[in-house]
Amino acid sequence: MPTPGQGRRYHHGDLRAALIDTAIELIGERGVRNFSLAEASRRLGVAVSAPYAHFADRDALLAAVTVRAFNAFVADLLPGLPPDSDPAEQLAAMARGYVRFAASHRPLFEVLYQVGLDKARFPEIAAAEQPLDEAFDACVIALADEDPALAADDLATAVEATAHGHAMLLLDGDFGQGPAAVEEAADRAARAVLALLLGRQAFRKSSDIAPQPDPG
Amino acid sequence: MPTPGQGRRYHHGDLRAALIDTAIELIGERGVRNFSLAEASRRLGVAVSAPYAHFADRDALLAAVTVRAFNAFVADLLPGLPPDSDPAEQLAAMARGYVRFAASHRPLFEVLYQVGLDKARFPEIAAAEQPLDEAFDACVIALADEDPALAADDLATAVEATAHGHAMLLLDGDFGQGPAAVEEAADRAARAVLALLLGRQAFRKSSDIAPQPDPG
DNA sequence: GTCTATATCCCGATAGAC
DNA sequence: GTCTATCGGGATATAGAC
Repeated sequence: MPTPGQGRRYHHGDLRAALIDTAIELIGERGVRNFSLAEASRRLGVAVSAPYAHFADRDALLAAVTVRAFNAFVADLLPGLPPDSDPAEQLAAMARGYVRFAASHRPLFEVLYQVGLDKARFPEIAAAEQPLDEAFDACVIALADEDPALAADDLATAVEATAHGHAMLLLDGDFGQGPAAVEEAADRAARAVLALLLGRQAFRKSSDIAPQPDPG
Repeated sequence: MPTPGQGRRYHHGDLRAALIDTAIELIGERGVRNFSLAEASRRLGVAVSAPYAHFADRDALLAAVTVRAFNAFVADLLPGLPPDSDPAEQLAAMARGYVRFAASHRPLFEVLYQVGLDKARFPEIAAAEQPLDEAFDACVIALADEDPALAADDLATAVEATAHGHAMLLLDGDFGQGPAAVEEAADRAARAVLALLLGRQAFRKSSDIAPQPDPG
């Protein structure tokens, strides 16, 4: 008897969902890279072989966690957007929400961008990611409608990269710790997006801004 | 007999340096996450206990790799900057170099931003990072001299976040694979930095765009 | 669908000889 | 500074019973 009902009581009903929950817990406590199927089983009080009835292997469980993470990200980010505001404000709000999500759901965010699963093996991950990219694209396309020479794709990526970069630097500790650091990072990301949009002529198609030399 | 002299010659002279080299090799092949001291020893044809004569533990070796990675980053990035050009061009060139380094030295870049060592235990890491931050700061301060109301710190962080974000999205596959993807990402990062600088009034102190009290 | 049991393998770290 | 040997632990995955 491997100490059943150890710190946690055991399940009955939906081991699959319980495994996903527990995986998120463990990732929060010990990081993605130290997550193990065996420990998740132990915590749930089931045999280490039980997960294999629901997931082909460790990566398959992590893929399910990734899908849930994207769903949570979308559900967290999109409803908070200021309705009927101009696209620039919406993009700034998305950047702010992006950074906040990275902090408030750190384990999920780590799964999204650190786990490095084989995307060819798990196409459901790309599908779950799609609504997020579409939301960025929609705002930028709204801008491009007012400004047809804008290279919308490039700008959308730049906005996402800006939000992502601030989120990573925050999680890396560059803004300090605690709620104040989160808001500081979120504010700066939002302002960086506004600056990016103010200077968006750098993203015009057929720009006459000279390409930069290759420093070799 | 653990198959000595296996696939690789063995050292003599500088096991410490050889371990760092081999660690970088292994990280490139299998990711930081799956790197092990034991495998590095095996590859060098030394006993698994040999590394402990040079490093207190696994993290200490990874810390040495991190220091080398920062040194390589600085050595790669700074000499290529266009001399005597205006700060905006320099920052765009830094962003371009940042993205290129992430691609051309992927294992080192992964060590820098994924390994998550205890920075309090290894203060030499912060010291090795310093020249990089200083280079960003110097460019932004040059801009702020022309424009004293600029919130230089915030802008420096935003530039770094922009470069970092593009690098991460590139490594995540969002720009596709191959050298063309690298240049595409580098170009976009450079243009995003230029856009950021063009719109930098969003980073002015006492700005009425953002209701953010001035920290300094 | 879950359990018991087991096979196989790898890892970090230490002790003591040379 | 390196080797031999070993301790103690943990992981993934499979086989077969219920």
